[in-house]
Amino acid sequence: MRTDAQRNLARVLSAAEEVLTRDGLSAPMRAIAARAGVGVGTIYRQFPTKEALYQAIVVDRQRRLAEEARALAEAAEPGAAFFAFFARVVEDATPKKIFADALTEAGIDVKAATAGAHDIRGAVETLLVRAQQAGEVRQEVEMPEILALLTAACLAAQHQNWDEALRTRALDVIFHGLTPLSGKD
Amino acid sequence: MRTDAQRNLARVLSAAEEVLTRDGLSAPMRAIAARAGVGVGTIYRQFPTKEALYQAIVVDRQRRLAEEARALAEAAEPGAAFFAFFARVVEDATPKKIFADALTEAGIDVKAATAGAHDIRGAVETLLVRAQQAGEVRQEVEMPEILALLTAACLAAQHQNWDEALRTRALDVIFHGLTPLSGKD
DNA sequence: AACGATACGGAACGCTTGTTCCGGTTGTCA
DNA sequence: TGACAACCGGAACAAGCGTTCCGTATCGTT
Repeated sequence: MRTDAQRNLARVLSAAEEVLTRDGLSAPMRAIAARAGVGVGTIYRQFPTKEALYQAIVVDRQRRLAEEARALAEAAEPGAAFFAFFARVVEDATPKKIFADALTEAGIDVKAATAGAHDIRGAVETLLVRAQQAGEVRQEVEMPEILALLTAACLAAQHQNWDEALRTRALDVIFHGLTPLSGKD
Repeated sequence: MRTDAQRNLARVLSAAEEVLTRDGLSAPMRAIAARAGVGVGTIYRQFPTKEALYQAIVVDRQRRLAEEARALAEAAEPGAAFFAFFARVVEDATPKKIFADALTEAGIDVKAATAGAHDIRGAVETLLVRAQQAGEVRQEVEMPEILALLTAACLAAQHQNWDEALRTRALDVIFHGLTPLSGKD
């Protein structure tokens, strides 16, 4: 691989993350190319289609969040780690139009692309099981509704641009709903 | 107004509700016209723009839901009425791509168009206040997070096509989070 | 029945998009 | 340094969209 090709690949990835994150999936390829300072042809040499480029961005973000989940699992107590990661995902999704779009339009493709150990789903499940074993999340709660609520919060946070105060208030309700009656409040 | 014009207006509204509801805002005008059995020009004689047509659909839906809220307020106890209406809105939004889009892309315009007494926001607020006065919803909960959670549930329910079981499980968590600690469970 | 006003249909326009393609440029290695 | 392969930029293509426009058909009235 020629050195200028490497440099352009890095520029494209950086520009794509910035533009897609801000404007969502509907951002034109031309806008990404312009931000990267390259022609559209240069993007298409590395990524066969727009969706491939966007998947690269989404997969990378999932990988980073999964790493954060592992760090939290070691650094915090079970209940705190679970709730902190839940809030972290929502916070991360709030200003990023692309991830709401990802949950929306290409959910299946993304899941297929992230079938490895790097997905958010696995990270959440690990933290959930630990928190339930510690008695800090209600036993009868299961993964489907956790993912449903997490998706819901991410979508609404992005679409309505939740500020920190609103995010806190909304997540407080959800977390309260996940806490056993005997739990601290 | 000529009789054929009236008939075509009714056909257009019916087709628009069906197509927009199913395919969302991105449904082409040509598809609506075809479903109605008219030409696109006929739609544009009644609605100056695509957004005007779509607003007519959304406003009508809000009016119907607001009516349901009033009926619930009279027929059910405060707490039950509030939770039932919350669930009803989510259920109604689940199969309707357009209403998630409405919350998403044109939220401001829709709010401006429904500034009257027919909006969902007012209906929710009325039911919330009654439920809190009856001690069936936590006092410290306020409208912003209620609307945030309602939006979140509607968006995710539509995007992920929640079935009834998942809707029940997810809303159970939220409702549990809204219920006072001393409340029944 | 006939005529004017009204409404209809759908081709055409202008715009934006993803993607392709090729003449020209740049990096690499003998 | 020179030559070849790899790579680049951006014009061009095809498809889809909202919207406009006008010749034609239909309705209501006399």
